[in-house]
Amino acid sequence: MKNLTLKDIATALNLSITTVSKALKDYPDVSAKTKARVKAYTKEVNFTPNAYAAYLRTQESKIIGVIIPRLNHYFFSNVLKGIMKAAEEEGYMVIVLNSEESYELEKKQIDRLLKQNVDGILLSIADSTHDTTHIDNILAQNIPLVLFDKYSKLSKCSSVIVNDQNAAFAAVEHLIKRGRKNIAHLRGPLLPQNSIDRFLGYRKALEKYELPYKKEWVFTCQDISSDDGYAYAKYILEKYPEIDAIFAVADMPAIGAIKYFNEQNIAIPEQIAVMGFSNWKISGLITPALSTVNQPGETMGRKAFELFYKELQLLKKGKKVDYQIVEIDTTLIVRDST
Amino acid sequence: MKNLTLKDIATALNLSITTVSKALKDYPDVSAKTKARVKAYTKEVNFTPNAYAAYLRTQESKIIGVIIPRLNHYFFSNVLKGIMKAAEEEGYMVIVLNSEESYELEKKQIDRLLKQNVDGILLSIADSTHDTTHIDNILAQNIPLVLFDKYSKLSKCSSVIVNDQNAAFAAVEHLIKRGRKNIAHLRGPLLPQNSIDRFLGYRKALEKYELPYKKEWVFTCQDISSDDGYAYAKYILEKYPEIDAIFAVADMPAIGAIKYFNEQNIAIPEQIAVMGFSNWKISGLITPALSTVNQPGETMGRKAFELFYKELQLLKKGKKVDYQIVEIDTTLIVRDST
DNA sequence: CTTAATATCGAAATCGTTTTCGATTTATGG
DNA sequence: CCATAAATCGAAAACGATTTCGATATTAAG
Repeated sequence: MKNLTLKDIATALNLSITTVSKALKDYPDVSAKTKARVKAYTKEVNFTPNAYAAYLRTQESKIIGVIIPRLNHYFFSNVLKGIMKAAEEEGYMVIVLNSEESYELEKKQIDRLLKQNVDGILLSIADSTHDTTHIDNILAQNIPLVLFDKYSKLSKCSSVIVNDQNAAFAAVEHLIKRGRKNIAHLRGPLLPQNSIDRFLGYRKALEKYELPYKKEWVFTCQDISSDDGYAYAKYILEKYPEIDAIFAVADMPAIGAIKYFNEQNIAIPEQIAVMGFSNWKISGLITPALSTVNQPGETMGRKAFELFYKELQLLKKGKKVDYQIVEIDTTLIVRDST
Repeated sequence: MKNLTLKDIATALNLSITTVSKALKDYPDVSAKTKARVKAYTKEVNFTPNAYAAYLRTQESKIIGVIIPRLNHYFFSNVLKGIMKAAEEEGYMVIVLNSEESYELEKKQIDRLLKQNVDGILLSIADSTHDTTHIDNILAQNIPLVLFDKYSKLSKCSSVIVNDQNAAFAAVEHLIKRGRKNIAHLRGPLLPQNSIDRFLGYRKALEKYELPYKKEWVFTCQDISSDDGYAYAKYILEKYPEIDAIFAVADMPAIGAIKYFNEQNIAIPEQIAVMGFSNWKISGLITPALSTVNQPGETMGRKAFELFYKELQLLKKGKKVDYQIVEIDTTLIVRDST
């Protein structure tokens, strides 16, 4: 029951290994007749050339590596889904690694992927990643790299992102147009570009509508969790009862805040409005349903794979590859919480 | 900047390829001195033998394949997390595939993994999988297979599961002890063992406490979604207002039901209690917080990998491997919805 | 019927390891 | 000092594909 090899096929068909291999790859110097014979037989016995042996000559593993900072995370799961679908269509396998938002793990895992000789790496960098030499290492080895969602402005490589600043601006603008004047922001950690940009969008919206920016109304969610949101909701209610809206860096803190307000019988959105970011599945299921920004994860994943694939083709032809930055559109989802 | 090979190391150290290889693998016939020299140098230049070339001789790819039926699914994400952590500790990479609950895809993906020569396959079977010849194919090829969560009673292979029947029994028993007498069940599709077992647990609890079983109070959730739960909640309220509790096959339908009841201002649990299954993160965040059954995903994942690993070791030693079934403990989580 | 051109095939080198087995060196004992 | 045993090393054969290049068979042209 062992795996077949080219040799087995060759002897079965009374051909040489060479001819069988060439027939399968449609070389011009094998007759149409034998090609048909070989293909029919290999299909019948369900043969495909051993991938590892093939790698040794071609240096192509047909495997890509994906590193995401969180696994049980609706958005990243969706990105992964998009990547995997697109990869499957081109015959690629996907090795998935989870950096758990850790810079050290991220470094180690990049190293593991390079050692595995993956054909490319798709990466969403960890919150704690403070420098990018490990990322530049990938580029130095000349293997395609695509960042998605959590990217770095420093690295000169392809990226798939949303315009966080604009999206955040639109979200806060919506709160303002609903008549809110005292808007707090639950921001993310200081490092990742996303939380910086969303914060900047928040500030720009305040500026444009001439609302005062108060830095004591900006609260940092270290792990962007519901617990963060829950705790800050409590704090806000006690310390700054004048706040009438919250814009959260992500859905989870927003949901945590809503949970606290529900427990305290605070009317949402009458007394305080809450806006999330990402449009997780559950944001539409809680009461009141959460207004948020839709961030199309699957599309991002697919696009990320496509960027990788395009780069690889160029690389194989020996052409110079220019990295590009693709922006995916977001949409504001207005529900009951605003 | 190309990858180093054994040859490079050998010439650099003035040794033969053989000796370098053996030094790295601690063969007894290379002196402690050269071993140290080789190891120091390979560490310095960050060399590890090419995995694909190694495979050709050892027939070990150090890669396992994991097929899950859903990706953006809190429980399965957690299982994946557990698998990946355990795999990393043993130096294994994980190729992840998503069957999307499709029997056809599942078959295709198993084939792809076998072609990739993974060292083992960890599989949670799709809802639509109605026969197991593709699974038996894996066993016939003599490569370790571990099923998790959604397993099959037909396949003679290792599995990691929870005792769905007992867990469901405990959940329904809890509803009964809270004084509920008219308990409906939102069950899963007809095929997978889990939904059968949870249904059986529901029936057993009714029997034990001498409550009548009415088959018109059992509703089938085709995709175990919140929409299913939402729709059935509405139907139940209109058609069977005497129902005072719902036991759902999973958290999502339960959450959908709660959403509908909230919209209709139905008091939970006073008028109707709702019980979920799986303990997704969000089940504790909605209002009212959902009572449910905790199903430890990460532990299941880790255990699944360990089973695979144990089998592989036995296989390498040529010993006969006996498959085993590991049951993971569940716990009842009582929150505000019951 | 030759000769040249073209179609079709296969031998062999190669990719980078692992591992067997033989060769060499060193240590040991008489 | 020699024979033997033990320690240390390397040559070479796999593993299973890909690909170059040379060999044959077939056809076309004169």
